[in-house]
Amino acid sequence: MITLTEENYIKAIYHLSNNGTENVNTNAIAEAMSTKASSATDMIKKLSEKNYADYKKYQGVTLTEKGKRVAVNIIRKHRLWEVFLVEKLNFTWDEVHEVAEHLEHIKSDKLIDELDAFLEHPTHDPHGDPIPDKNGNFQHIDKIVLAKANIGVAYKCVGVDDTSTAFLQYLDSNGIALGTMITVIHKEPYDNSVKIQLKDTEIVVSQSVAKNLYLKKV
Amino acid sequence: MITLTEENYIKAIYHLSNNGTENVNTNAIAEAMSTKASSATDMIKKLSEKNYADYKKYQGVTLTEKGKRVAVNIIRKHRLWEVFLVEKLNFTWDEVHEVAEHLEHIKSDKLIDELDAFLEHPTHDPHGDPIPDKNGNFQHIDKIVLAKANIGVAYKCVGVDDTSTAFLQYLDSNGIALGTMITVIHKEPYDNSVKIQLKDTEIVVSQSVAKNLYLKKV
DNA sequence: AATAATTTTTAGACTTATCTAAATTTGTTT
DNA sequence: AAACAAATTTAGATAAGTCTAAAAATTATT
Repeated sequence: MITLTEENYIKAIYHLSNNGTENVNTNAIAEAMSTKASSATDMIKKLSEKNYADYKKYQGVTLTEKGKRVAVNIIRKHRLWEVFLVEKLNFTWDEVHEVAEHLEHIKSDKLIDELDAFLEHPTHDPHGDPIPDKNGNFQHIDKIVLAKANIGVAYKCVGVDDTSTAFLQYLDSNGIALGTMITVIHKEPYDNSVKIQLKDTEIVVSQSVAKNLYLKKV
Repeated sequence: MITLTEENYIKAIYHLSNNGTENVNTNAIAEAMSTKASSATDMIKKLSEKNYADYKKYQGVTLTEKGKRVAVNIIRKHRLWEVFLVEKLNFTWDEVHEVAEHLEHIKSDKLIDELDAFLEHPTHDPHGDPIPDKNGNFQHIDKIVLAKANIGVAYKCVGVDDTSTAFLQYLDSNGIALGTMITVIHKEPYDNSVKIQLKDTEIVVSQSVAKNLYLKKV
């Protein structure tokens, strides 16, 4: 049986490893889990013993195929619940994350399959992130970050990297949501801020905003 | 912070104490929780320290008002999720219990209030049990057990006491569901079995069935 | 009312996930 | 390549919830 804590570590490793592709440091895991490196080491050993991860002392970890399957399944559940919360229960996109963190650990294949069908098999969550299907396959999305967008080209907002309440509320209050049309007017080299054209207004966003907003050419 | 285990003990005590009214033995709690009496004692002490229960050594426990509030809130969540699973996700009434056991522990007032509204404020769960409202008030239901029903009177099935898969599937296969009309034809004193009239058929049910099926006069 | 049986509690131990502090390995400088 | 710094691991401790075995209290029986 897999524990809740093991699931959370696996999920953290998956995200830190760039979807299971790169090696991850002990310290990075400890920070992501808000714990100490010694605790992370203990858990890494355990995940390795249970074949969720490959690990050599002092060399960092990677997830095994088994570990990746666990991670993708949790992500699927998390994102489906987020869609449910926003579409059926009137949550806003900045409110869903915390509750979904708990719902994602409920174990029932029937529950998640039926939820998927009830929501009509959504492909993306409220933050624009793709929802893996039952077999763990993601629908690829060719998104770029606002900071790298070209001047004068029309883009559509398709996602965010930072799902913190503060960031999402900032976007809301500036009239940016998934689907919003954005054109870059000017990039300021001095502080890497970006002036963008929205429907009726022009606004300037800082570098940290520009690095966390995903766009797609239209 | 209340732990998952504490919540489950409180719920067990609530049920064993006949909705918080009677004193409960250590052994009964241990059995309900599938654990040993020594473990139950430890937890009872802890619940008492945290003011969820009143406890005197060797004298059993009762829930405090605080403890009852916790219990009723969990029951509310459990039953609302059961309605959701049956009405929206195509679960049958014998499949819901296990999943609801997990969902009931998700902590979010907004989640449960919105779920309640989404389901249009249901008053009873799929087994006929009343759902407490936000303030913890139950809608009283004047149900009697089949074993005590009178011969010749028309009743409607309004609930079950035993929610095990075996019992619910037995009812299904004999054409009994919530709302089914039932009239008692004969009570057999020898084994306390009961012959009942359904819509088109007559069947004989054993004492254990008759003691677990709730009816209401119509 | 004394003894037996049952119930309940205590004492000490185990597991999981965590911590601090110390030891070890790796890497980076000079 | 020696020495320092940073990252990682080990060792030993703690808290929650559980267990077994033994002790204590309550209840039942003769």
